[in-house]
Amino acid sequence: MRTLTRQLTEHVGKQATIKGWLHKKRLLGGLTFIVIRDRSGIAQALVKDKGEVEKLRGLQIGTVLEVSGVVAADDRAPGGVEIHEVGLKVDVPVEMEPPIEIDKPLSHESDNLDTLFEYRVIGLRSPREQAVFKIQSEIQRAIREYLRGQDFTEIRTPKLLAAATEGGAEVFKMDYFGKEATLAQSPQFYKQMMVGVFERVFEIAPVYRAEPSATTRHMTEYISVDAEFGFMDIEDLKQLLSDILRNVSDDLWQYCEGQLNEWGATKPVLPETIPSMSMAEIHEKYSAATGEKTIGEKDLRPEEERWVCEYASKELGSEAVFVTDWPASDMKFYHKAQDGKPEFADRIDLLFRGVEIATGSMREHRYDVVMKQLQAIGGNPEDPGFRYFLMAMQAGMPSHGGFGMGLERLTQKFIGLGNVKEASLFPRDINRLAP
RNA sequence: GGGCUCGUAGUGAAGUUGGCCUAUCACGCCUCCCUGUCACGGAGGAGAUCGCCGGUUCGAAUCCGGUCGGGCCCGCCA
Repeated sequence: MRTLTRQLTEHVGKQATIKGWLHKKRLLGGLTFIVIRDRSGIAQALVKDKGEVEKLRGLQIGTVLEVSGVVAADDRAPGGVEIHEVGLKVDVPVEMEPPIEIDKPLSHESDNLDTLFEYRVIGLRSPREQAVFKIQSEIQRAIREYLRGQDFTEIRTPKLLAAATEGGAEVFKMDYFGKEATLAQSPQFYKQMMVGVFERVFEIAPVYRAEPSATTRHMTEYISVDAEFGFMDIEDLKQLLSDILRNVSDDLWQYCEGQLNEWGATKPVLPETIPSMSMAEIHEKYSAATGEKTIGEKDLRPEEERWVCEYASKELGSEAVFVTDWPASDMKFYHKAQDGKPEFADRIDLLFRGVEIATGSMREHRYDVVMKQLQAIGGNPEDPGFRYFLMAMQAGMPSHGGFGMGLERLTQKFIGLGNVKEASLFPRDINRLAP
């Protein structure tokens, strides 16, 4: 029977067999320490028998083996336990020398990211690299659990689409049996249509953006956490995002503290409701503080996003902040303008530790108005990309809204990684399509 | 798409005002020694024509031009 490395403490004094990968060997002559990695962590075995040690001659880190012996408590062993009187069985001998060292922290310097990703399949075996994705897995679980608790239904929407629809970001085009198809850059219309069915829905799935961006916060494929719900207003949306962020944070520091410490992550300060600042207010304060002139601009500069997060952290007691009152002139056709203030979109962006991690808005649910807004941008209501969306609006939609949040950006910011790609198992960007 | 910047053994770095470079160091790898290591230690060894092409020069890792491949910032966005 197999014992996991983390269970060894429960087997002190007894015979046990662990199975895993050779993670490190240290030969001291008469005694040899080998470190074994399995899914639960790493453990040390002390091999004294020369014949057993010989079995590992010529074999590299990564060799798959079974280690049997007596579990012994010893203060000198890492974790307080190790395996003695060892018998080794090599399951899969590995002779390939790993191109990178996985028992030492891998460089995450920007200049070395190419190497990091080139040897990703091996580098991820490092417990430190794994930690990033254990954390990401926990983030997804926390969000999923929270939303389900709020009666949201998890849905899956198609990623192969008939045509570009949402507008904004560039889309990937591909051949679809002789017709042109596109890869979904957002589940936007589908999640809105499903509000008419389930009232509250969410999806955690990849989206594709053909933007030629080359920055530390962009990828061409990323995981989007999308939620959409009906019978609500923008304040409900802010509260939902506040609750999600706080829940994820609490959850992470409860269940992933070891992994977070591995990266020196600090728990973010987040109030019950994340504070809001209007775009005009941010422009004003930023311009006054820095001498830069951004007043009147329709968007925040990246530098302003970083600055306002610093400001919110110091002055508002929050490491996240909502940006409100976006100019209506930049609204998408399905967005809703503010009641009584049509010059502003009913939209919010959520900034966290210097970057935009989510965008949310109220959607225009009135069929005649959204139809007008579509035609105003030259959209054809008969286009298959719009037709069914409009059909759903016409069939009866309550006031509704939602958000899209970048999972990798969220992971990056919780951990403190410099580049969003470090929070992706196999990042896709303008010049990386493999592994 | 625009601007800036980098490219030296498997990995990470030093050298880059031209000659002392027959290219240095660390990790990894190979051989040997080592009974408490945990970045084990010690002795020895293999491994790079300095991204590629061309030029300047008596002489180029180093200067110039081109090219390929990275990275960072901006635009755009999650």
